[in-house]
Amino acid sequence: MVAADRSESAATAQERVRVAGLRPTRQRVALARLLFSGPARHVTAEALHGEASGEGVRVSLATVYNTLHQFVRVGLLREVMVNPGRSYFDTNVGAHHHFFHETSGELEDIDAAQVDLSTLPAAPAGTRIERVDVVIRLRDRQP
Amino acid sequence: MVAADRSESAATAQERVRVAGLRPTRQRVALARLLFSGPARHVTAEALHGEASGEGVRVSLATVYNTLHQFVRVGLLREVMVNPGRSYFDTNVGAHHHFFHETSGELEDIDAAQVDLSTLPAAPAGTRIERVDVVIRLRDRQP
DNA sequence: ATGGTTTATTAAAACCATTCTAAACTATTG
DNA sequence: CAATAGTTTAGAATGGTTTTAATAAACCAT
Repeated sequence: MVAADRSESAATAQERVRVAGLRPTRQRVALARLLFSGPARHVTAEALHGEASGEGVRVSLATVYNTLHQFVRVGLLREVMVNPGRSYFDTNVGAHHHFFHETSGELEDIDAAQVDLSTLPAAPAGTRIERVDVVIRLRDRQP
Repeated sequence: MVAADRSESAATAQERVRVAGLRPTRQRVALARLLFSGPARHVTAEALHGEASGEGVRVSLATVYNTLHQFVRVGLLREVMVNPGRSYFDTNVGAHHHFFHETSGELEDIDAAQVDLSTLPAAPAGTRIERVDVVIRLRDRQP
């Protein structure tokens, strides 16, 4: 039932926001529902704002940016930088990597198990490794 | 001798630009000299423009951007994206990776041999792998 | 519930790196 | 040396993102 699924995931979204330590405001819950009710995705602020507007959710672009960054801060999202001047937000926060289709600008997940990162240099003195990002940049093959 | 080194590398810079298939204009040669006479470096457009101005080389910022992108196109430079809203240009175009110090915003090279990339997924159908970028993000270790 | 306090949202303006424009200039070619 | 094709430039424009200052919503102790 579509209506039931929607309300269910709205409740889940609210829970998710609260558990993350953020006030479950109308906007945050709505954005969380858009982001997390479905398979993992890569979204830009602009795109998410458009999606929200399209569903009748009234939210300003500034709030979308605030919310996305807050979600990153509390670990609900991950920010991926592959393109100058535009950030992607990834709902998959587990260990994984990315294909980046340079022609289309699309991102595609790569499971962590598919990349062997056992051979890495040690972190420089005084630092710790926060994360290892592997981006495989793709071009369309010329026939 | 400093003066000799300077004029030598100006000649080298001119040669480098011409060999790459670009007209050795005053600006391009000056920027090539700044970029390539010394150890490998990571530079932003703004920083390079400042450096040029500081040495009395008159170049507009637009030309710095144009030149950097042309140098990337002909393989003299590589563009590295780790920070939203700011591009770094890397004079090291060989196979290598990066440490990114998130606190300071600095990049540090990692030799390709220090990262094992033998286990990678195959490129999706219709695409070829253009490049594999590994970025190790670092935070200062809390004592 | 109520009132008071804190935190969030908003529209609008500001920001800042980058790109565009159209005119002036410069390296190359004939 | 003149023609022409490519380059540089200042300044304006762009576009994604952040800030501002005012309004509104959520929280908390009563």
